Amino acid sequence: MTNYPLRDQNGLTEAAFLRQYDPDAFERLAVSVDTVVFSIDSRIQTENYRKLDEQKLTVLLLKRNEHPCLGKWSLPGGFVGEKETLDQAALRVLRDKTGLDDVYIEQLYTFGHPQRDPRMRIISVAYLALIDRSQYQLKNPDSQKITDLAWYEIDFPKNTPTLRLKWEAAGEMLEVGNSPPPALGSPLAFDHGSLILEGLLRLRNKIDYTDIVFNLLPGKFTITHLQQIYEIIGGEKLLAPVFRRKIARKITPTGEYTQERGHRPSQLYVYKDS
Amino acid sequence: MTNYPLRDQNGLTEAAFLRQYDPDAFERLAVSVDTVVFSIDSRIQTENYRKLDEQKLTVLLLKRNEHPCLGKWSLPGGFVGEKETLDQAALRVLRDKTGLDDVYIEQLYTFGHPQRDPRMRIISVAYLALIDRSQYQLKNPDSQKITDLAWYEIDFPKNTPTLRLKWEAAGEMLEVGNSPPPALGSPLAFDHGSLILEGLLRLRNKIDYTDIVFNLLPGKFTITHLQQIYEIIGGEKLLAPVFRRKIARKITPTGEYTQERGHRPSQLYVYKDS
DNA sequence: CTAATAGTGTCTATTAGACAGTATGTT
DNA sequence: AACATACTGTCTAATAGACACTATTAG
Repeated sequence: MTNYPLRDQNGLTEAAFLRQYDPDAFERLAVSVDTVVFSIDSRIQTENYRKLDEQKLTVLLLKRNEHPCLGKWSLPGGFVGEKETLDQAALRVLRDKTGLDDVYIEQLYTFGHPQRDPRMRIISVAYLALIDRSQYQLKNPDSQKITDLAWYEIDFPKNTPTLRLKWEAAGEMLEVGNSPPPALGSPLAFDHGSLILEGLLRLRNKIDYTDIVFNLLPGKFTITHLQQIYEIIGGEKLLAPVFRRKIARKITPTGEYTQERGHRPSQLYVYKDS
Repeated sequence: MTNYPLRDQNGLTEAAFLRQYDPDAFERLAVSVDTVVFSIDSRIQTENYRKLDEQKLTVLLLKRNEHPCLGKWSLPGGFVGEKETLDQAALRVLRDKTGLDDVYIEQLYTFGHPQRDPRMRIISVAYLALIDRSQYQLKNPDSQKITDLAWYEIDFPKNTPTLRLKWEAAGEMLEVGNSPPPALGSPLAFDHGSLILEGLLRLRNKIDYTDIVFNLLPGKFTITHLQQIYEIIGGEKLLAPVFRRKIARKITPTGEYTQERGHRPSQLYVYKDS
């Protein structure tokens, strides 16, 4: 007697077992993807033509126009489709809700507190996305009002438990603490404050041993620009000579220079993938 | 007119919206947790009484006694319950399937390829667990046969894409490559080979900037023992003086020493949480 | 010339790598 | 005594931190 195909305690082969399997035997629940999109805002210094632009780390938020959490700011997110992987779902949702396409994403963490959504049990697979804002055009196909989509600037120095999100144009300000799950009652929808915090910590951690920062930058950039981005992500100032030594291995000079800045021109570099 | 409570386009308040919300509007799917449990096997050197025990990194596998993947080795896993968080689910499943209680776990990665399970769409939140084997007793409440549960020893040197799993007592050997998702057709059930690989990479990465290794160790240990564990996890040999310098800040000497080893006694240390 | 940034040089402090050498238990 | 491991000392190489100094531009 051969033991192939294998039969279980009920004498069923795998094919027979699958035919009688009832997917409704378990609790009803949904899986969504929510993406924390970071980008850099280079704001021009108007008071002094000599000074460099100030860099700000920003996160993309969407004002919810439906229940639950109607009117609150949330991360772009949606349900995982039947025939797509989680990565595909994250990219599709991002494209549909914000118009962003072909962006760098990585899986962040999965949030599954039973009370994190009032509708039903919704488990959210959070993603981190990094984009260079100058290369993308935001749109908002799901809604008419452009004010539904905003880049909130992030203030998150090292050794602080809370982070501040500011939307200057509208004078809005959200404060996110380190509240335990399900982390409701925050000014953000659902537990999205926790997702942003998790994204920031991931970015701060990975900036030192990976090259993901370059997803935030245009193709050509100056070393000082790069250093400023390291500083706002790390939440602390760095010494220029030390930074230049460390970063040298990751970049290649182009021979091109910045112009019309009221000070010595700065060479432009490109990312060296090696 | 006050705008509180908020009403959506249909004029519904959040409470009214939730009353009419239909959770069955979306695809049927399930969420499971699967845990990669690592421990260290200290095997006594019988040929030479002087030599130190050889350390092996091992992963806990369960032989599946039901469809699908009947007869294949799998990670301990199960479905997420209605009223529990993901962490709670991982701990409960581990207790039920293996008898391990009160262990260190952390979330690893979420696997969600549509074809990763033949029954239906099952999204698996993978966990990593680290235990000191000497403190726990394995049992197998779900099954009579003790051979359903085995510690497979791991061979995974640095710069290798594949890993080898060996169960010496039974002469069994599994090879896990770096196959793309859904990573079926492996000698392990479902895509569990990928989960183990992911767990190894996480452990190898985090050993350098966190203190999670100490979860694999008994309360008191020698520096050489600790070094051996760093070596098998990192997949490369280390220099003793360098290792001792670096590890010194994390441990405290006890004044106790090993005995009866045929060579100079070794001091026992404890983990210093600082 | 001045303000502001770009970029280099260099001294010192710290850490990593390599290896020799000493210490100490059991058989 | 011999073996095997425990543990320390030290030289050198590499890296990090700190800061001074020079270079260059627009106005």
